[in-house]
Amino acid sequence: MQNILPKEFYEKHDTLTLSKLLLGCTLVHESPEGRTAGIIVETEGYLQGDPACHAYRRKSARNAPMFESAGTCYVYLIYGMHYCVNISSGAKDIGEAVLIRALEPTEGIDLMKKRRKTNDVKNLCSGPAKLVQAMGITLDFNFLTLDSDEFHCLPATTNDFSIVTTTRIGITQGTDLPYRFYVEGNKFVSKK
DNA sequence: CTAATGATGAACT
DNA sequence: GTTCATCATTAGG
Repeated sequence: MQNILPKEFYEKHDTLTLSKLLLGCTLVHESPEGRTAGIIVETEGYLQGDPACHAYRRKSARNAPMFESAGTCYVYLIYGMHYCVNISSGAKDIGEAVLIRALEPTEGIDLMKKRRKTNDVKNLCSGPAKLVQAMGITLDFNFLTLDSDEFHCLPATTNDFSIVTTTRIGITQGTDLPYRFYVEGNKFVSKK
């Protein structure tokens, strides 16, 4: 195993800072079928007091992982057919999280192609529901912490890139908040 | 109990 | 550029 980012990494920074720091880091899933990994190239932050945040109203059975301590996974079903992954942030009992929106595939690309049923590498992880499918992430990942052997992040190998900050995508509330971050010029970022 | 809706993606025109 | 599949969760009666 390599130098997995420790839980303290997630606990040390606030949600928006963490969203930016995660860009360039590698997300790894060691599954029974094989290892898949990709560099995080696009994230969004969801904060307390933010109407688009699932935890905006109250803690519930679904959003409970967002209230766990930082570095906990939150996976949920959207539109009845797609899953998305978040990394919980903020202190325990604070309902904030970072949504992982896109990855640049680096390992297990054949496995990703098999799971996604496409040979187009740019189409493997260029969207929140796509990367979940490509990495083999399921609802079982809820409450899993990102310092596990099975699922974790590795530190960025470079910071030689620019971060673009824009408004978020695919939401109907809080559309004016600049909480979306991505690696400038990266071809694996979801468009729109 | 019932009804509306959503942090999307794929398939069309 | 537009349409629609499809269901758990949530708000409302």
